[in-house]
Amino acid sequence: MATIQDVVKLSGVSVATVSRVIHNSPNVLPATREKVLAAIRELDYHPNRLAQQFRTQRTKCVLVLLPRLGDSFYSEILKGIEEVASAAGYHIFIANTGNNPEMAKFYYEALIQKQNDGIIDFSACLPREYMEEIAGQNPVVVACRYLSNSNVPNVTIDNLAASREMTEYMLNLGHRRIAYIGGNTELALYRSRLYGYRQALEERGIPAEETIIYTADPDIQGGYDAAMQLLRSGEKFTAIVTSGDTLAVGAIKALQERKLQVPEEIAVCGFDDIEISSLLSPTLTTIRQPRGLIGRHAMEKLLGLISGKDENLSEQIVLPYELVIRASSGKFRNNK
Amino acid sequence: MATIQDVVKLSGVSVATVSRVIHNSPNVLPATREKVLAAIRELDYHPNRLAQQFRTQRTKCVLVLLPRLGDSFYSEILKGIEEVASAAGYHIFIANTGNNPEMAKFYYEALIQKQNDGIIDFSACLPREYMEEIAGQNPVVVACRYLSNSNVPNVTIDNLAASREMTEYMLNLGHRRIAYIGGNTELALYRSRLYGYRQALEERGIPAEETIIYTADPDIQGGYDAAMQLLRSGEKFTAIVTSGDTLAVGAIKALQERKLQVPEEIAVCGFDDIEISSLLSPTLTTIRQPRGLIGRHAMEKLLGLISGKDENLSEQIVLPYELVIRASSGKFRNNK
DNA sequence: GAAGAGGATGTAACTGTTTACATACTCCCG
DNA sequence: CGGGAGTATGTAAACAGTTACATCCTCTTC
Repeated sequence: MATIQDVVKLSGVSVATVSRVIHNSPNVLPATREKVLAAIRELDYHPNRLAQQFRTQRTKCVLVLLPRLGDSFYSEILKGIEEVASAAGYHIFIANTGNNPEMAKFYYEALIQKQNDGIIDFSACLPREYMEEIAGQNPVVVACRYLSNSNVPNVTIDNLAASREMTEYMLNLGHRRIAYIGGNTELALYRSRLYGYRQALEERGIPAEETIIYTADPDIQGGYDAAMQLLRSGEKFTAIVTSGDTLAVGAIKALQERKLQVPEEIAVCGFDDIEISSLLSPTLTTIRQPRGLIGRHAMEKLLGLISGKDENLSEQIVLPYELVIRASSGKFRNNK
Repeated sequence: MATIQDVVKLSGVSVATVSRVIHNSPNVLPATREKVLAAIRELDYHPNRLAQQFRTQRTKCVLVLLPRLGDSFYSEILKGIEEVASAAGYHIFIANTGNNPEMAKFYYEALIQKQNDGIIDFSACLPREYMEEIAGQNPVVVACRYLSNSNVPNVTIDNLAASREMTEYMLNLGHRRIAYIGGNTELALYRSRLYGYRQALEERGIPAEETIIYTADPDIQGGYDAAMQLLRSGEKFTAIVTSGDTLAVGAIKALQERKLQVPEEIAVCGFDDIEISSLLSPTLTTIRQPRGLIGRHAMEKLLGLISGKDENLSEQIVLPYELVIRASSGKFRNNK
């Protein structure tokens, strides 16, 4: 592997000049520049990025932490991030935490140890204290998920309000016994969505019933399993509100296997509006998050933190959501 | 930011000993180790990973290049990669090329410039000569896609055979005019799948007809658009073979919008067996790729290349596939 | 009690860049 | 023609670790 020293020898100029040529700095005579470039070409020299980054302590790379891979929910968000990042000359790397704190810790170590310039975290599976400590010293933005009352910059929608609005919509359709299948409430995100559901019920004077509230792994299988348990429990209900489209998809699958019509017998709604939600039959009523916007805002905030121009660690950016009404909710037919 | 020198001063031992403690090497007296650890704790010292990697010229990180983000096809593959990687103490970073050679080039530069130890490339959007040159000097494995006749290690299924088998299956159902919607044939991958389709037809003495062969962007929208064009063209056909599940999903959407029954009037099949294929109605007949296996083999090959134990650059690892028959193909009803 | 082995620790070179500062040169103007 | 400004280039010191090799102990063994 050729180094800058080889270029120095071949071109007959100093390291400083070679470095200047590499970085297109002015104040290099065209003839000198040409000589250096010729040497670089001849040696097939590539500056060692590790050495550069080490020297400057800047990588121009940011890390995006996802809770799971291949979730199409994130694709639009990542596009938004990439857009802003590449305009600023940054590149993004994505890593998977699998919601495993150990894994997440490794990647945060990478940040602390300067292997990248910042983190946008969609996984947020580490304790609040730890996150606050790191975010106090390093550029970190948490998005979609969040840590309640923390000094970590955050980009989300108002999950509580969205979930409440969805539940209200179900109530307005005439449903009274509405089951709930949601993600683990240890996560503030899922806690908010559950609160939204509870609030909507309470506002109508309908007490939330723990026997029809289920916690599940936030994927298709989780939704399927929870719905099956719900059906086996013998509880009566005419609708299911979920905290995620994948849960809704799984729940619908379970209902259909049991020959229950959606939405005629049971209405179901999701949350997130992932790509397949408009393709399934029935198509899914859900909450659409402004995914591109989330990505762009998160990256912009991160760039502010990296440059040091933005020091506001307690900023909570809340973006608008949209209730998307499709076939899976339908009207309540009081004919059961 | 504390450095190793600060630890040296506080603990009163030498850099070498501190380094030994950091790396858990033996031959450090327990008392010394404790002293050093105490200093590390007190200073909240984190070794600068950039400096470590720079010094050792090893990052213990590999890069996975995907053609697009949020494609659930890759999630199982990535799990397979991660499994093997973490067992070997490696971490993976994922980057998106968007099939853009410029982007891909940036990440290959990252490899050449030692920012990571190897690349597994699912995007393969760079010219063969370039890839061969880089793969000759650096650990690179191309997977799922490939470059024909090249000296770049490769992990795939036999796409040609799989596509041929799928088409034969359609022929066996009684279909005779089978349309084809496939990805851009500039990619060897899609070229193979198209050849498989052609071969199957020719073996039965049925000439492939260019008027019912379409090229499309390999996503839902692409499938939808191509199918719509096909319908508008007025050509008659009773089945559509596609080169990807997303294309099939889009095509089915178009057919259903035009009130054509799938599979009763038109049979459709996909390729890849992505997660949603078994959830749609009708469920999708498709080719299942052994995704976990692909990931594991690719990572194992890469580890071999990184360690230098494996120098076989022309190895083409071909894994088995499986024809998954579901509802979307159905039996041909000659009642049109 | 000397020799040798082996464990614990230290010293200093080295990794490949960037960059502050120094130097040399050219040009222009009073 | 001296000196100041400005441009082009060079020198050498960082950056923060790792590691080969040297050194110094402490045992063990004959």
